[in-house]
Amino acid sequence: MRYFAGFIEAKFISMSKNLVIVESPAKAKTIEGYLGKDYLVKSSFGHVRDLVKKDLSIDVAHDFQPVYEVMPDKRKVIKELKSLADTAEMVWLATDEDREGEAISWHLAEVLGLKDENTKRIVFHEITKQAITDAIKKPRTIDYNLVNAQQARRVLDRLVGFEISPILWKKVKPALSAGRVQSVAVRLIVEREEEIRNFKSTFSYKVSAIFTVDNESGKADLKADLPKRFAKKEEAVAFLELCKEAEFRVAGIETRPGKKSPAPPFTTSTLQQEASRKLGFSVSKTMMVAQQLYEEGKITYMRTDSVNLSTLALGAAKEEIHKLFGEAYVKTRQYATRTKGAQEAHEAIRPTYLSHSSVEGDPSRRKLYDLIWKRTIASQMADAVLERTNVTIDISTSKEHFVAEGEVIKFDGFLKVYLESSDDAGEKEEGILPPLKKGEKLGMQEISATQKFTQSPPRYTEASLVKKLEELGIGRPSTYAPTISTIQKREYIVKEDRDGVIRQYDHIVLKDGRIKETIQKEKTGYEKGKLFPTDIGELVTRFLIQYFNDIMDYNFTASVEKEFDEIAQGLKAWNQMIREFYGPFHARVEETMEIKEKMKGERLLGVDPKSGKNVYVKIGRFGSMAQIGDSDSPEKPRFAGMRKGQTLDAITLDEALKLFDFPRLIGQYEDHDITVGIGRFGPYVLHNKVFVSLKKTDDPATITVERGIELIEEKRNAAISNTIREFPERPDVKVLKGRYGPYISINKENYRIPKDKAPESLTLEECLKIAEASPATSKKKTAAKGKKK
DNA sequence: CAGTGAGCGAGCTTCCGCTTGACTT
Repeated sequence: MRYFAGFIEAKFISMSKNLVIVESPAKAKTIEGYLGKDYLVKSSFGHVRDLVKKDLSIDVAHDFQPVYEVMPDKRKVIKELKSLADTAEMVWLATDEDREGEAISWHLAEVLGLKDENTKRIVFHEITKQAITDAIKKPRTIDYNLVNAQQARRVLDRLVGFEISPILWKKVKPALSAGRVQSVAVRLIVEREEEIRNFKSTFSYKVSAIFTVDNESGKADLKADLPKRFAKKEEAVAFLELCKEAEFRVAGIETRPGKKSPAPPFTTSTLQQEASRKLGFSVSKTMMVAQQLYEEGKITYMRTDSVNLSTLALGAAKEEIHKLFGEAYVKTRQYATRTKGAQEAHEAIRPTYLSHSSVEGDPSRRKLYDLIWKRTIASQMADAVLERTNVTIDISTSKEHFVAEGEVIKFDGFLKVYLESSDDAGEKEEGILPPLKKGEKLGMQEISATQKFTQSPPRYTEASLVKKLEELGIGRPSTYAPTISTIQKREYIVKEDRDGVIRQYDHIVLKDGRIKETIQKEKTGYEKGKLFPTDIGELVTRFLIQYFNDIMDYNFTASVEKEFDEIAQGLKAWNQMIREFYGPFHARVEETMEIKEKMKGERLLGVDPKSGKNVYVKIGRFGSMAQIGDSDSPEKPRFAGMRKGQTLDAITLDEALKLFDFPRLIGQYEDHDITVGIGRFGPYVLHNKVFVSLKKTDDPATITVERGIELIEEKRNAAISNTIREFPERPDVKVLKGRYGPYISINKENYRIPKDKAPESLTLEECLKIAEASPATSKKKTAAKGKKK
């Protein structure tokens, strides 16, 4: 009988009077604690229903009626929510208060079959007990205008993506993609690269001096620069000549007060930027670590465009700053969001408890949390008070004058905790100036003129691309990281390091009454973790600009957002808006489909001196390649794949011809030839059917046979240390150490090892049995793929 | 993991935004 009673009780608990549905499970957990036992809080895990994945799933002929389905991975959630909703007295839809959140509530209402009389819609912007109990007191109904604005957004994106992508499959390469967000992101990178390519560096001569100050306060150095720059070396030298006999005097000292204010608390975009600049994190790494911290309740939600802090947080920050630094450092501030299209459904990213200044765990977590804590605290601290000093120094033999700048921090304020970094590494270092008096004579230690070159605009990093996209109002906090990975997966862009080149520059020094000219060397153009367009990226971008200029326009998203806003305000019907867009758009799609020839980006480089045939570069099935001979000539042309870092636009005839020098015999080892070649994955040496990749520092054009043997031996040793077990009677069966732990390899097929078996002690029989029992992982993958369709 | 590059045609690919795990060789 007790068993029976227990069963009844369990059933009763699952039948809560109130069911609250939010988007995120972590949020559900927190809120449940605030609401008490009459409320069961569950999560929808984001969107639950979407356009059918295959096909357009928009009935263009019938007012663009969308065809929705519950997403396959949400069927389980919906089943559970449905049974809870059916028995609840009231269902509270508590999804985010933005377009997407409103749509989620509507889809839930539809899919769960909710009735108006026991459905309420509530919203809150911060996860505090006060905010939630307030929200419960002020329920509303679903805002269908807002829902329709979301449908317009969704349908527009599907139309653009699913009508343009097939054009690319036909005209450029299969499996490519285009979209409102990704195509513009690629365009930014392509156009930046063009700017860099077309950039003509100019130079001028910058003059700097080191003076000696020698007065009652003691002896000190004073660094100063000449505001005027010289265009020619002769002018710079002539100026230094003038300085030889000159007298230098302090002509004026000007001091003025200044201040610095803290940056606002983090949004997704600014967190990604600072984690990139200060911690060297990729955008996706930042989001992964932030997600962990969020799930553990350490920080608030990490996908937000709001800089707002809850009153609770403001109070906690004030208290914490007071405790740590004292009253003078406290300054409560409310920041206003200036970002285009911000929806502000959440708070800024901040520590849940500001009294916790650190967290446990691996370095990434600790560093990211520390960054968030400091940024939040600093945002609520007093301005830094500065004193800036400008000293002008007269030159007796010239009407030019030197200028020395100094900055003294009178009160550090928020700088005690945190200072935002900037993307361009400013070389300006301003320090404290020695005490000086007007009219004071300065001793000259040295004056130098240095040839300085103008810099091209910088290439984007992942984080600076996110910043730019946000400025343009393109993409959302939840899509910045996925967008960057999509355009890399499609091979439109690559994230790479590039070696710089050595550049010479003039350096002229006046010291001890003599002028000495030297030529110095510096490295320029060195890049680390920057985004470069690929040939495909450039080609597709050029194509899309030509035929879909309006969608590629940087203002396209902003202008459709304006229309979505009108729909949200009930001023326009969503399918009316889509109709106006689709007419001319679809006509253009049809028109473009008519064009027969493929885009190959072919470029004639010149003539091969050996054969007298034309040399081309173009995009082939496997990427960019060089070609000797014409395609329509009776003799088959020769082909060679291009190397990483080479582009159709930049490659020269000589570089292209060098590609045909491979594969090349470099010597012998153990009675077999060693050849060096360039394959799909870069340069390699081949010995007895074994490929070994060259290291970054090896040059395939000059590699010696000795180095080749070294690489082959290295690979053999690595293979030995990765081998856990071998069986002499069956050399094709091995137990190996892989990226995801030990596995069994039989004749190039891989098998997982059951958890209860120790890989070190597996016998041949056991290995074969495991293989027998489970299909090979590689086969399984293709089988699953085929079934999924 | 690897040195490829005809042309045809079947059958496939694709968007943006909300959210987390499952799973990887």
